[in-house]
Amino acid sequence: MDNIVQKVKTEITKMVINSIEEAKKNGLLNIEDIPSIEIEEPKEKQFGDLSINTAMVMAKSAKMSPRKIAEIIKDGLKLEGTMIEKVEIAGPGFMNFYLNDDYNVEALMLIKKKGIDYGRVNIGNGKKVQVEFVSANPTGPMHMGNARGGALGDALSSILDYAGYDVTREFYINDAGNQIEKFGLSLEARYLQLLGQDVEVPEGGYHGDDIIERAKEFLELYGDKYKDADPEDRRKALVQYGLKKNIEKLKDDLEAYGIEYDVWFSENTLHESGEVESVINELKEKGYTYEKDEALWFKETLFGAEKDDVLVRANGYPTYLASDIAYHKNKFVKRGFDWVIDIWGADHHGHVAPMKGAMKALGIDPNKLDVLLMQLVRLMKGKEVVKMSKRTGKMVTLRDLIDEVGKDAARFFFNMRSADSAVDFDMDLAVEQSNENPVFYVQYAHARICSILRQLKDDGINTEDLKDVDLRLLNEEAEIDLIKKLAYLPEEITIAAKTMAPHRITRYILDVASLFHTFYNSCRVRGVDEELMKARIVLIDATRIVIKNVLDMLKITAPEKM
RNA sequence: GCGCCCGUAGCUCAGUUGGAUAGAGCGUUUGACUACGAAUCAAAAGGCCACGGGUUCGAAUCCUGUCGGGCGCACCA
Repeated sequence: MDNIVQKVKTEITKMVINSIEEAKKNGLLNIEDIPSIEIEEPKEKQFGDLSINTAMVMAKSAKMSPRKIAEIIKDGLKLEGTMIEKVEIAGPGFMNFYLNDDYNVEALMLIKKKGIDYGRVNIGNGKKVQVEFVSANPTGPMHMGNARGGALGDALSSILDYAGYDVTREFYINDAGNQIEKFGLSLEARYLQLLGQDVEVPEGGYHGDDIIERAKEFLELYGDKYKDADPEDRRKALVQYGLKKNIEKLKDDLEAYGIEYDVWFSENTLHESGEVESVINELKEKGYTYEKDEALWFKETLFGAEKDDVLVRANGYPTYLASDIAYHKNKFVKRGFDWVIDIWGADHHGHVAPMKGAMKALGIDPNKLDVLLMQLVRLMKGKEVVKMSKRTGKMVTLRDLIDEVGKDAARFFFNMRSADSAVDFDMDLAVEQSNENPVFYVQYAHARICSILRQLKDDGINTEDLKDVDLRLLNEEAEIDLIKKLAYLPEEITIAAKTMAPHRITRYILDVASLFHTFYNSCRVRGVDEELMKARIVLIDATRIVIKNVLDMLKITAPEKM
């Protein structure tokens, strides 16, 4: 059993059901069905470790007061051999369960035994899940939104991996379509400018300095070879060079941010392989399309969308929607993913219904596709909103963020917030306050533990293969609180995976760090009675393991010194 | 106008399936280093959970209306 919280919940469920059935048999309770036992964790310590509201739920059908029912259930509970110390009835009819020492001992043993694998659970059963995230346009550098998407997608991927899924991280390269045209025209303009010609970057083109850089590099490589070439060939050569270079940079920047993809998927290959064309034909044959104004439309409204959209433009080119449908068919049908998660900025939310509709139209269960929308990042300088402009190409890039704020702080920051909350990112503040960033609080806890363990080793004390440790000696409040939090990691992973909420893990590890610091300030490890010291070594080492595992999951450094 | 997301302490934000006295960090105030790292800890102050109605034993959470903010509603992606 990987998840001790689940284990004790199962124990409670079983004993409660047994007790109710027993009471029914003895005529103490008169009910038809036993409600499902919902176990929750009370916020208040005075209400025990786990509690159920079963008696309150049963009150109506049993025609008895909740407290009376609770009494009957409680009397029938067999606590021997379980991890429950005692049960109390409180408030309107809650039954509060208190955990005993066995629970704490078992939790610590499990962490020690599992080590770097502690926290892993198997709710995924090896199901193939793909997480597609960032997928920034390869026409320029990545911005703060990509930084958020990267932190979110990568953390979610790790969590699903820990939860027992077979995870594929994927980056979709939009190397086809309109913006590539614009990219080519922009590069061409800069190239010709460098050759002394009086041309301008076209309307809606890319004005950033990076375009000028690419053009310069291209000029160095090929000189004026393309000056008088056929414009189409010229743009093709420029685009080919620019894309290659930009994609390399995307990879470099993302790697510096701690992200490594399993698959870089090129949109262009979908056109070349004929998959786009074939999926358009499939929709056509199924009768889900019609022609209007010389364009081919997809009847999305049949599948719950608000309006129909164009699949093939009047000029014969397929839209992004057509390639995206082909892409998702490729994910499900050709590559056989059981579950696909796309992480998109909230500005793309209108795209969700069309995609789900298309899945339905293709006979793919749309529930296998989850789109995680994250609200946008607004860049601030103090109280001022920093406008990012495509026209002027002025923006703060992911690379700037890594250089100025640091990978660890940035990833932690983005993963502290739920995807649903819009964030204001104050660059000045982030740099200025980086020393009191929460990430250091967690890293500091880790470094502190390593420091203690180092010194113990210097004292000649074995900290790794401790024998005959009596973990029951750990009964200070600070110790118990810490152990219980550590025991919760597998459950936390489970919930984070089910709710696709990486920020839970970040919050969790902050709690762990906080409880450790409290422990540190009230209990000593070195210099106490040897038996107690041994038990505490096990505790802090378990804490170290938990922090390390979670930071690894978030791809944040776990320093031994800082 | 229609759709999606949001509105919780001075600020930034948590709050899984509806639960008991709504939490944390920052900031403010007051304490704690002659013993393992003070990047830490302990304590205090701070709230009509935007507002009104409803559902029920019980609502920050679900439904509905209003107000305020963000984002969509292209033959761009």
